[in-house]
Amino acid sequence: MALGERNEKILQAVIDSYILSGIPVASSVLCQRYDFGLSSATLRNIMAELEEMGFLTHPHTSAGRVPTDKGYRYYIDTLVSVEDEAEEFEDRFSAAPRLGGGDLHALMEDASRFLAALSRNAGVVVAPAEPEGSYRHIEFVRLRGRQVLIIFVTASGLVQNKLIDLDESIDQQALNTFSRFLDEELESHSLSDIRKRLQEKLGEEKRVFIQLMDETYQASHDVHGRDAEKVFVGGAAQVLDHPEFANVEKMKTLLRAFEDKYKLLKLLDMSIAAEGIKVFVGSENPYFEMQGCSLVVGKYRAAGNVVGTLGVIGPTRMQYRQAIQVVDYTSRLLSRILDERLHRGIEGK
Amino acid sequence: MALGERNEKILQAVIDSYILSGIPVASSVLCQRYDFGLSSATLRNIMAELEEMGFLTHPHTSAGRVPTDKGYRYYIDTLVSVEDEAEEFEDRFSAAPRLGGGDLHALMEDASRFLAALSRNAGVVVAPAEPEGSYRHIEFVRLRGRQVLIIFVTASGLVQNKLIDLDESIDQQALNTFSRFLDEELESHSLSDIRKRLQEKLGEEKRVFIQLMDETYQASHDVHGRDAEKVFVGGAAQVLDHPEFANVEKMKTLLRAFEDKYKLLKLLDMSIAAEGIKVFVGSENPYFEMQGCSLVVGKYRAAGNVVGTLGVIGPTRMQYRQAIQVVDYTSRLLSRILDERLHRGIEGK
DNA sequence: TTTAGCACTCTGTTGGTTAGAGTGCTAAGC
DNA sequence: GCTTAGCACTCTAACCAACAGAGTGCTAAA
Repeated sequence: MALGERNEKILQAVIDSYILSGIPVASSVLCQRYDFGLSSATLRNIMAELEEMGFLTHPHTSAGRVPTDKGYRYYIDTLVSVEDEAEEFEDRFSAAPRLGGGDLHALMEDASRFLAALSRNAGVVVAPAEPEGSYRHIEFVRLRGRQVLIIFVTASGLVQNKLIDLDESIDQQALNTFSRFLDEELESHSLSDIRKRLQEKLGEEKRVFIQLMDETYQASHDVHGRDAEKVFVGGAAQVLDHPEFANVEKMKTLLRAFEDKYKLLKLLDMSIAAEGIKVFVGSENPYFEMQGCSLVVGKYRAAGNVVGTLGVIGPTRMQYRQAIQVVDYTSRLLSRILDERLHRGIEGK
Repeated sequence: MALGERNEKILQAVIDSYILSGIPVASSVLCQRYDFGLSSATLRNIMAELEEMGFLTHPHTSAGRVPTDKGYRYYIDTLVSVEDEAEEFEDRFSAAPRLGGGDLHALMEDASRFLAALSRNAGVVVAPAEPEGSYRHIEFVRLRGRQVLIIFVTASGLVQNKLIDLDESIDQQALNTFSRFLDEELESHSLSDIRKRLQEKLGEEKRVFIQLMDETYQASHDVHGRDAEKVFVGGAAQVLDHPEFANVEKMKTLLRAFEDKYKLLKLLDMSIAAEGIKVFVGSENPYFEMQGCSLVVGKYRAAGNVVGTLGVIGPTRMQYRQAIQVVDYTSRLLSRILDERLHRGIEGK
């Protein structure tokens, strides 16, 4: 669907204007504010043409033009160029509040708020999904009685722990030995394999180790986290300042969508396979039933591997250029922070 | 401000009716639905009297009566009795979804959602505030290189950890010795004292221990958590279903209040000194500038000590009886769960 | 192909009218 | 003196009509 260069320019002007002001764009406004060297009547004809093609629409007869989802799509695909301003943007925000400091939870929450603050929309972050069983190191600490703390250090350097209770007491020496054994095994086998082998090999007298192994296996699932806990939404209240949510019903629908973490997770993960940053305009996304909302999604990495997604949710009338830049910037920032955490202690401070 | 028994009954009827229906209560409605043996005219006189005294008010001349904050206050203080139904309530909800399972974060989030679901309002939980430096046990685990994981077991049995980097390497043996030393010292001294003493006692050759001590002291603050992270709000979207928030502005104000975790924290902690469950009606609370909202706050314990607060936020037109029951029930439930965690491993499963 | 002009349509606002709800007051009844 | 019936009064919410303004679509001319 190629438009002429002139029509393309006009489509861009209409969308730019609408995104900026939020009011339907009249031919006369276009004529005054942009220098096309055309009269409002001509612009009117062209706009009618663009409407014919499905890029624009009409709230009612005597109203100006408004972009359709298809219009936004075209706009994003061919009219928004990010690279030009990426550098400048980086400078502008390098002084932004630093993320990090606290634990992973806090980092994710900070990141979602960061996205929200920069984009003036809602920020969403999905916490790192470690490929199950990718542990670099598992440590056991005997606390008191039969209580043992299992510490998992994941492949991307994140530390998580789980407290368990054993049926029998076990001394720290034995726990250390078991930890070293596991570390060696983990290089070539999965936890589940090791567990199976151990069950066959160890006799009844070593029951406590079998239990320890079972609990470790269990715990590895637990620390992996419930899906719903891995989605962080920041700045939900400020999205509602956009006039498109002035309607109470729309407001509530959006808020409910934000609370349905599971769906959000699905939605963001959809784009994990795609290259770079992906934009879903309005009805383009299957999960997010909310009409009139767009989603800009990116990915972040740890040690070079994609470990999570993050994005911005706002009205279809969104500052896409800015949103894309913010997502891009934040994803790189977050990746850098995770990498720093990962390498800390290996290469010194 | 004592009302006669009859007037009290009528005030109660008005408030009950208003809480139930949300529409201003007319004298005729009161006459039909309640059996006072009085005509609507008499009821009208009495309601005018109650208005005179400040318990009721009038949206406009030709509307029914609506309770004032003072009215609600009287209602709660003298007309709501909880005990009668507490048992029955317990039965009704003992089959409710169990809390717990995940880590502390997850538990708090679950609890806030639990409160929200049962009360049909927003649920708020403030995570346990450990008195600073109240550690039962501190453990160090050498991970790799100069990286050390510090594990804190707090007085209420919660486990938290922090990863640090040392300037020099240190072996696990030494870490264990240091851990035992700390545990002994902690029985009679604060971390800060121990740190000071250590700095004086240890010479330059033991610099790494001084660093370890410093980092531990630092970390004890970090794991203590940033205040803002300790407030969990559940069910924010569903409060907005109440007709009093049909107005967009009110909706936004409330949502912003929910996002201002710091203020929420202050607000809930205000009631920590009070006995039992406390209700703030409308403008009674100084922090929460939101008019038209009430707050029911309770406390929960671990090992017998109050460690956190939790509550329900909704419109002043709230089912107070139910809300109080829900808060009461949840606080006991949460206390029980924390106690279970605490004692696990000491007395066996 | 572009443009000026104009009729047409739709929206949002304003003002006026009306029905209904519920009170406050007065005067009569127990 | 308390209660009640009756009625006038007030305020709201809904409906309607009128109207100004915005912006288009179309026609005809440049």
